[in-house]
Amino acid sequence: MHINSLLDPAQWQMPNGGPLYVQLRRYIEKAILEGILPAASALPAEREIAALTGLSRVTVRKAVKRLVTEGLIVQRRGSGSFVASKVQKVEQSLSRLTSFTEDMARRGMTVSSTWLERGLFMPSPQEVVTLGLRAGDSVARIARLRCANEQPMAIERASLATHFLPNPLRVESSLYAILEESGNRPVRAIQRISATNIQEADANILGVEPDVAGLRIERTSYLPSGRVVEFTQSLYRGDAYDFVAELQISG
Amino acid sequence: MHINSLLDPAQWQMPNGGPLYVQLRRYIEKAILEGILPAASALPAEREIAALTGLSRVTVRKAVKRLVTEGLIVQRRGSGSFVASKVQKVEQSLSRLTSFTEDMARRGMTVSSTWLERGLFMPSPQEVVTLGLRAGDSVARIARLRCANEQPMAIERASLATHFLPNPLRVESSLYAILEESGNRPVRAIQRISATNIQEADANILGVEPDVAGLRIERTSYLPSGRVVEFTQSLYRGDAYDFVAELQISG
DNA sequence: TAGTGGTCTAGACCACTAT
DNA sequence: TAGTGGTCTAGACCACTAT
Repeated sequence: MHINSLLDPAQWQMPNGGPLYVQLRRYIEKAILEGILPAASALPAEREIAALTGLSRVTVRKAVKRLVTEGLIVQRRGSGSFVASKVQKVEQSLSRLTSFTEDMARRGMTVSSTWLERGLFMPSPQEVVTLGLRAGDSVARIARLRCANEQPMAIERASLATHFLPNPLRVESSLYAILEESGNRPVRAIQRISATNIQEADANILGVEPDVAGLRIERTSYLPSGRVVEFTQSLYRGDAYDFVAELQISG
Repeated sequence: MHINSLLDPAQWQMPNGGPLYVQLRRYIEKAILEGILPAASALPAEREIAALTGLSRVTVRKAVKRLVTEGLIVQRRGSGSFVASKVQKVEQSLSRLTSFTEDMARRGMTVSSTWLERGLFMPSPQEVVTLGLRAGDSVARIARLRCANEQPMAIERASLATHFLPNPLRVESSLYAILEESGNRPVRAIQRISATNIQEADANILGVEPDVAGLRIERTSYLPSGRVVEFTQSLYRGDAYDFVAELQISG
């Protein structure tokens, strides 16, 4: 069916069917999910949708807005609106302690990282407590954007005592590989997982819309001795990751 | 400071400071986070904010919209807009297999549930595969809204073979307690965790705004024999839950 | 330069709440 | 009945893209 007749109000508008922007949104959503509007295809311009549907442009934008937040549509100013292509989901175990680099390599995916921060800093109170730092100690921080197959997946912000990572610039890809060299690879970790709407700054880094759902993971890793090695805060795209955990009966 | 002078454009508007709705949103957000606008206090009506700030009502609504999505502000039609009170976060272990009822009781919280669905149904293809049903078998479904201290926390949709739950109406509070009676309490489970923007229907049930971030958990539970007992899909409010997992070194 | 999405206005009517 | 948020319009100007 031609896109113009697709948007004819008779196709989607029902009296007493609720707000017009909701009806239009659901109709477009359905068309995308059913493949009538294939990935990467262009939507008509907002002004044209308005003309075809008989709605104002404001209402059209309101209809499209949530589909953009959900990641079904990508809007590019000056260029147009396009049906987004689906992101491949990745699974990660929640019971084995693995490194991102090794984990992706095992799947045959190409890993790349962009450095957001790397160096020695004055520790925050939380870092002092969690890493067990002493007064005057500085802290090593490495923050990076993690990509798999060129696709941004997560922001990872790790903090370590300088004892374990005197020179943060030495970390090129795998932090755990570096820690292994000095016999300080952690063997145990506590992870705290929650869901959060990704805020503007991080959304820009991850290339998603603000308010998209993301997984926030705080990880504290330990040596066999019980000493804390690293404290990492990560933010994963909700549409790109599945975490898998195996549970045992409660004691 | 009086609310009216608080909203004076001179207080928050900067030339070249970006879109007006973003500037106003950040300003109101800051006022809430700093406690200048305490929980449960009423914001001025949208028309009044528009008059005080010199903006149109549309722009004021746009500024407030995201704060509503983030759960900082609650809007009630016909009544007004109010600063939301913070939700108490709850932790749940990802390594021990516990029941919601028992878990909350251990914390001294009052558990209540509202039934969304309870009975025998024709199974979906996914239920047939996951639960290992035979042709013609029906499936027992119990779906409920879980609350702790009157606060909606999660939607839980469980499916079981009728062999394990011949009469779903018998489940009053704890499903696991019922399963225990017949010696069918699961001892192991696989959970799959991801983040998602909570859609309209579920958002209404949970009493949150559409698009708020939530944790989606799919759990398949097993008997010691390896047979699947239940398959549960849960949706937790992102602002109400922290899941905690302990990881061991990868093999 | 033509076309696109991003922002913003002034005004209208509706459904709902509180009284 | 007065006040509130929810929806919707017609129009304007801007920043950016593609050519």
